[in-house]
Amino acid sequence: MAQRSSPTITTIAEAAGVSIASVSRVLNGLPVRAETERRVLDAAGRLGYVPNSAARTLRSARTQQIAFAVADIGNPVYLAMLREIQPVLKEAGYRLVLHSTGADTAEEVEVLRGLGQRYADGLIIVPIRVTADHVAELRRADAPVVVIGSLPEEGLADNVRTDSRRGVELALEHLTALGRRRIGFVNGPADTVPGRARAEAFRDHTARAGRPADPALVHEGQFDRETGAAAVQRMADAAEPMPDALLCANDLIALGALDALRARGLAVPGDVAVVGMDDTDLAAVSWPPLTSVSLGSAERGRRAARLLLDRLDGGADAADARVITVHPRLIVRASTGGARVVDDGSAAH
Amino acid sequence: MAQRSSPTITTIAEAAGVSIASVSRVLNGLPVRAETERRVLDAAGRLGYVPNSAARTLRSARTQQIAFAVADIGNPVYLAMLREIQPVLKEAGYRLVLHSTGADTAEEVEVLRGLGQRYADGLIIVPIRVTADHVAELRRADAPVVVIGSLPEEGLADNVRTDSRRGVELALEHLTALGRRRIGFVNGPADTVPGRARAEAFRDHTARAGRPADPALVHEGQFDRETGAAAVQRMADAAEPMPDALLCANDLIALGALDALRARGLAVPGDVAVVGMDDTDLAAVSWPPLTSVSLGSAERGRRAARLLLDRLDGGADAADARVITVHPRLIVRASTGGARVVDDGSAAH
DNA sequence: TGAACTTCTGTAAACGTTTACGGGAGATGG
DNA sequence: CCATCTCCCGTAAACGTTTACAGAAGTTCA
Repeated sequence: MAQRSSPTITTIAEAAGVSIASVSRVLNGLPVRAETERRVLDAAGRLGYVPNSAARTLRSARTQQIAFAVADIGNPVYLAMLREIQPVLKEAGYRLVLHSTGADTAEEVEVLRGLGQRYADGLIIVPIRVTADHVAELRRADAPVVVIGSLPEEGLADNVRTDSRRGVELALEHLTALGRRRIGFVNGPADTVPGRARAEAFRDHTARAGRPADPALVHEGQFDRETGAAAVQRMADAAEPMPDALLCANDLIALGALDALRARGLAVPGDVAVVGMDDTDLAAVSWPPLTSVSLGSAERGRRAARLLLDRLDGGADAADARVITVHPRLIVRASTGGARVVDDGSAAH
Repeated sequence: MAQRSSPTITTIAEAAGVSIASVSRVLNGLPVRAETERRVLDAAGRLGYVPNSAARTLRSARTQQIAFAVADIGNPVYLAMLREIQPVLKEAGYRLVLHSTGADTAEEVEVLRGLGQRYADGLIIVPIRVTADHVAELRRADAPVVVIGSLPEEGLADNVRTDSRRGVELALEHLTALGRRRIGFVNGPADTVPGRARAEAFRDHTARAGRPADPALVHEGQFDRETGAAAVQRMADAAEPMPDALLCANDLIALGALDALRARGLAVPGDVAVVGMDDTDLAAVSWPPLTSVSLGSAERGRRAARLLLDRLDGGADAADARVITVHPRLIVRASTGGARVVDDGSAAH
């Protein structure tokens, strides 16, 4: 363990009998005499030289790191994004710095501000809410930022979004086509980006269908299993009849609902059809397998990574922020009936 | 976007009318005159100063980053570790650099070697195999390393392991106690660290019980669902009777087995009891809920993080590598019968 | 009053790279 | 044979910090 301090470019230069400039040139593939190259590579190999990234960064202002910030990396949606982002970045020679901020909005803003430390060349962030502070920090950001999720203003940052309204519609159309008429809706917090979008879409769609949402059929909680169970509990205990279908704002909620329905002896999809959202791995594993609206998490992750790399390569024209929209698809499984894929009709790219 | 270059310590010094040394002192909480402190903080606030981490690192040789390397961050086991590691590191003021190496052993070694770049103050790694190259790199590592999983030699590195042999025993004892006699075993690759341990434990235990493992009852594949399904397929198609219990080397395999059993009309646990390993989130979600051997992934992650932080604080006595063993527990769910927890009898801490 | 301390501050070096600049040596051409 | 051009290479500066060292100013005490 008593390692003698590791070799620097100076050590190599001495060992090879050349100047540090030559060493640097060889190491960076700049043109040098063959003999010089040989000597340097030889010395470097012999001494086990590895370049110091801090020095490199300080001089060149490139960290070869990209940060990815989400509320909770345990959430399968964010995990799906990460799984796509990681290989893309690695391929391009970047390390991945992961921030799991928790539900705390202030921490997200802190991550944005942290870019000022210049520990990363860029950031991909999935904000749970977008506050005025977010907007302010996005404007002054010290490095390119790609936001996954909707933004309140145009031109703030490169942006990969999904049409979650359309996702809700896909689910509702599917349930309606199956003959379900009393459709319940279990949402997460309505003051979050995804929560609000889903709530509005549900309201609009039911209104448009001439059946304004019965408040007894709408439940708001968190994006977790307990909320799904609690919603079923409440609806089953109510005076009104049980809904014949439940649209859940994510798969976790849907799984909680499945459990509670089973506990009450209600058949799925016989008595109640259940639809989740996000189409996480859990959907395929649950019993019955869960029909779910895919919001293209993996694709959004991949697109975001590419967008950022593009920006870093200077490929993007300066000022104008780019927006990519990923289209939702409905993955039909046993929790509503048959098994087929219904997409939204528009091209997926 | 056309940001003027961000303020440095020099900018602040000029604005505050003091020297850069004083600025640095204020920023690092060293003693200065109150008036000086006021001026510096004022200027820093006004100009939005943020310290540059590369410069800081170059000078102080501390990156405030810790790397975590696993084969596949999509694997729930590694994810469970990450979820515990992340907050511990954040709390201590470290960023987390994530490496997902893929099944490739060479890439793991590359990560170890990469420490020479000094982009991280330490590394937590979960090797899928431990080769001679691993050992060599561990010896010469440029920063403290904590290995999660068993090591072939003592004293190589701080090490958090689990007693997976004991885990296999817990499962087998449980099944035996339930009256199961023909117990099948579905493993992942036997040349991996976890695969080998499980295989040996199964062999030893059945031998000790006087019922040496029937090769027809042992299946080796990958650590995935397909392998579970394939194993059931093969055993059901064989001339011999179907086993009355299946021990699967991880939860994914078990889920695949559950699917295949259901497809063949075999009841779980009626006809076949199924046990998984790792006790991931999936175990609780599946149907029927899966009895699983918890190998304490979360705890191993947490312990590893603390061990590393300890080492970085110089709290650890130089040379001697420390070993922590986390004890397995059996989480009984419906896939084998009742619902209770059986642990291995020794203290969990 | 001046020596000896304290307390605070500034100057400058150092961390390990990359790169602008200029010089030396050999080749080419008039 | 000297001017010019090319090709390599070395010197030195710069990136933005932290910190050793020493000096300035004020305090204490004989």
